[in-house]
Amino acid sequence: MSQIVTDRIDDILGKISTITRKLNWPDLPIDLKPPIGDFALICFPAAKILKQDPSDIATKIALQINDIKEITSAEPEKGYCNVVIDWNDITIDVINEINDDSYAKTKEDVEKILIEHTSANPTGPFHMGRARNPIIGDSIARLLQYYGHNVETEYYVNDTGRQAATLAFGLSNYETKNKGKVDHELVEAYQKASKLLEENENIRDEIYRKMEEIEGGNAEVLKEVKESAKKMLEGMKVSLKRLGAEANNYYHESDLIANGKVGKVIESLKNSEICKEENGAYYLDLEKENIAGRNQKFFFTRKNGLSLYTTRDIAYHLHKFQNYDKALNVLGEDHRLQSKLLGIALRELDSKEPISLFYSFVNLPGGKMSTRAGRVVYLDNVMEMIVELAKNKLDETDLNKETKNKLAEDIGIGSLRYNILKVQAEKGFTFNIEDALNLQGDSAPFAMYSHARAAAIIRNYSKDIPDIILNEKLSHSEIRLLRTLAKWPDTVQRAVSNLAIHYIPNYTHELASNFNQFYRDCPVIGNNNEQLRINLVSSSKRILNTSLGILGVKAPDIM
RNA sequence: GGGCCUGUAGCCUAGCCUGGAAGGGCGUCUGGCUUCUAACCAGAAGAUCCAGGGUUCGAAUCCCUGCAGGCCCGCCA
Repeated sequence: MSQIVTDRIDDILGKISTITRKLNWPDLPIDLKPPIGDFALICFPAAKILKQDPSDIATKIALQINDIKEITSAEPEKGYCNVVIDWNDITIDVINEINDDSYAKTKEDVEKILIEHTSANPTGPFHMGRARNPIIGDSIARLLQYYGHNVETEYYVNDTGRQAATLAFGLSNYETKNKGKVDHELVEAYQKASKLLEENENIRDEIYRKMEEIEGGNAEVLKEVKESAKKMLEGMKVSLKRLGAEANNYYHESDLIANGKVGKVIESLKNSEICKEENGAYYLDLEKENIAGRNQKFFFTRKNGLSLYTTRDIAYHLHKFQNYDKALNVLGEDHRLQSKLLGIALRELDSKEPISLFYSFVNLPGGKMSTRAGRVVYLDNVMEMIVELAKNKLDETDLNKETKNKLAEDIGIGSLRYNILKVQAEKGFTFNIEDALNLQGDSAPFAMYSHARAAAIIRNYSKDIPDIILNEKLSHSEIRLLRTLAKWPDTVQRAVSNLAIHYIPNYTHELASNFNQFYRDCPVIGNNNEQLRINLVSSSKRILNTSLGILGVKAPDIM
C-alpha cells in the first residue's frame, strides 16, 4: 500500500479506537480487502462479548465514526461497517508518491543475486513444457531488479554425462538437413544417436566410453562435448532471445570438471563425518536428515571414483556463492528432492544454500507432453503461430507494414508470456493453444491496450503534465483507479517475498480494468478536473508500463 | 509402498501463508462506437470452494482422515 494511504488509515483507526474505548467496547478487527470501500470493521467478535446483534453494532459504530473528518462514508452492512476514506485531501500527495522513483522499491539492503533459470539440456529445441522456466525465471529476475536488487541470470549448460556424450557422438557421425534454425536441424543427429544408443551395442559402448572420458577429465573430449553443446545452444538462444528471456551468462558443466572444482568437492565431502563408503563408491549418510528410504544414501562418487551429476551441482553452487549473496534456482517440480539433497550437502560443507522456485509441468489437453510419443509442441512453433495471429488482427488497421510486424511481435510474445505468468507456478498447467491465442480479457493485449489509450490521451493533451489541482471532488471511478495505483507497492512486496510472479499479471489486469472504467466515465481533456485527470492518466500509464515491463511484455504507445 | 505439489461455475483461474461478505477471464445471452483508440464498456445467467470430520461467534482458508490428478524415490542427467 502507498505509505500515505497506510498512514491515513492508521490515523483513522486510532480515532476509531478512541471511540470504541469510550464506549467500553473491544477493538474491532478490520478487513483491508473489503468488497466495498477501503476497509471494513468486523463486528462479530465484539457482538459476542457485548452480547448484542452484530448488525446493531455495525449500525452504532457507523453513526459514531461518521463525523471523523478523514472519512467520506461509513455504511453498516450485515455485521460489517464499510468505510470509505476521504481521498480528496490525500490525492495530491498520493500521486506525488506514485511518481517518485522510489515508489514500491525496497528499503532494505541491496543484495547481489544470481538467478539460474532454463538450463535445459542442449539436445534440441525448447518444448512448451520447458517454456515455463525461462519465462518465470526471466520475470522473477526483472521483478527483483525492479525492486532494487543487483540481479544476474545464468543458464547452466549440461554438457557432461550421457546426453552430452550422445549429442557429441551424433554430431560427429551423422549428417543433418538444413532446416534454417540450427537446433531444429541438429536435433536429428541427436535423435538418431539416441535411438542407436538403445539398439546398437557397439554404439552404446562408444558413447559410454566417451562419458567416462568426460568424467575422467579428458581435455580433448571435454572440449568436444562443450563445442557440441554450444552449437546446439546457438539455435536455442535464438528462441530465448525472441522470448526476451536470454540469460546474462552461460556456465558450462564441463568446466567444473576441467578446472578441478569437482575433484575438490569430492575431497571435501570425503572429510565429512557422515561420509561412508560402499564398494568403492562414496556417499553421505542422511539418516539424521529425515530423508526417506533409498535416498538416505546420497552418493557423490561412483565405484570408479568418478563424479555424478549431483557432485558437479554441488561444485557449481559453491562457485555461485563465491560471487553472489543469494542464489535462486527456477526448477521443474521433478527437481524437488534433488534440490533438497543438494541443500543438505552444501550445509555439510558449511556453504549457503540456494533458494528454489518450483513450477509444475505443462501438459497438453490430451495428457502429458512426451518426446517419445511424439506429443510435443515446440516453443518456436507456438511463438510463430501467436505472432501470426496478432498480425492477422492488425490487418484491419492502417498502420504501415513495418510497424505492424513489430507490433504483432510484441503482442504475440507478450501474450504468450502473460498467459504463462498469470498462473501460480505450482499449479499444473494445461497448454491450450486456443486459449493462448485468445487475445482478449485477462491477457497481455488488454493491458497493452489500456496503456496505448493512456498514451493517446497524453498525446492529444500535447502539453507537459501539470501540477495537480483538485477543482472538483473525486468521482467513483477516479477513487477506484487511485486505490489500485496505491496498491502497487504491496503487490510488488508480496510477489518478491513469496517469489510469486503471478501477483503481477493479476494486478496488471485489475489496473488496466480500472483504467478502462475511468476512461469511459471521465473525459480528461477540457474537463473541469483536467489537471487531476491527466495526472491520473500519466501515473496509470507509468505503472502499467512498469508492471508490463516486469512481465517482459512491451508497452507500445499505439496499437 | 513412502515423500512433495495440486483440486474453486461448462472451461481456465485469483483468494489459502496471516480465518471475516466467494473475485477475474473464456464461452453463452442482452445492450452500447457522430464523443480523448470498441483488442473496450455495461447488464444477465452460471459455484454442494473434491468428500467427510474437527477447532471457531465465523472455515475455500487452520487441523485430522480419505479420494482424484501431477511429480519424485538410480553408483542417470
